[in-house]
Amino acid sequence: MPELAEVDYFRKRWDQAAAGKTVLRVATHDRARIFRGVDSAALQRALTGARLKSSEAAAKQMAFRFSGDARLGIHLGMSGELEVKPAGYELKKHDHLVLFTAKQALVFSDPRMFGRVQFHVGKQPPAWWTKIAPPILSAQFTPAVVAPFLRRRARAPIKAVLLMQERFPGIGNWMADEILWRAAIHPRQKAGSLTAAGIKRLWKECRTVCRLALDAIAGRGRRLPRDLNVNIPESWLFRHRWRPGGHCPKTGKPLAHAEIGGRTTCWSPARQKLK
DNA sequence: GTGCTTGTTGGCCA
DNA sequence: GTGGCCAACAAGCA
Repeated sequence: MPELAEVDYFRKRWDQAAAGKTVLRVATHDRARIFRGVDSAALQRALTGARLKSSEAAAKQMAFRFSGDARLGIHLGMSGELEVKPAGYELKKHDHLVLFTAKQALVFSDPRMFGRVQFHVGKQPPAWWTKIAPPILSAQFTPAVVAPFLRRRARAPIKAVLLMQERFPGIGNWMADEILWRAAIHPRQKAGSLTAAGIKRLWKECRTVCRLALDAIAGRGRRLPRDLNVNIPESWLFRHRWRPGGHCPKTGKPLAHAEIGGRTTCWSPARQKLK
């Protein structure tokens, strides 16, 4: 499920419940797939008694910083979630890591197990954090950076290119469709065939969709919406893309679906023409 | 039973 | 070496 804004929403859930609190106990099912490359016994030792100091999200990754220079990284994969439960919580089948404070249980669950836990102790942030590309909403994301990337991926459909995290960190399937729809670019358009004006529109809508999605889904400042997606307006493609017989909220014409770049893609043929 | 699913990775091939 | 495609991973849901 989670892309950029959903990831930040889940991060805030844990952060609001437990920032400044101390972890009294760590529980895990310790599945190798989720903890690949991580010494989970060391993780449990380091986090037990540690205080949650702060957290941050970047792309589809989040990091929770604890006292003792410990960093817990979580990637939610396709079906991961972070929840907050009462302290008496008992681990369920798909739970992978639960941190207990005095009053709460911070639960990471992921039934499909595409998610991942990372862990690092040290003053400097680890490679799994520092190698994440600069945010789309940062000053480093410019048309001048997008253009050569599209040229290098010239023969790939633009939809597939938008999903490449090395240049479009945090963009996932629905955000890619939302961006292309707003920019009026057909998802099958070859990345190398975009005009300078098309690249500019794409760049701008990347930023707009990231900003609007973060506001609507994760909320501004410390505020957290009561649930995912409750604040996403009907004017977005998002609201219509999975509806049977869905219509484009801009043109009122029927939406189209196909597999493009290996992913189910939704677009508005009346608005997004192949050029 | 069938055919999906908001993600990532590694292998194959041009 | 680079770019593009695709299967695999695993489980729930309609």
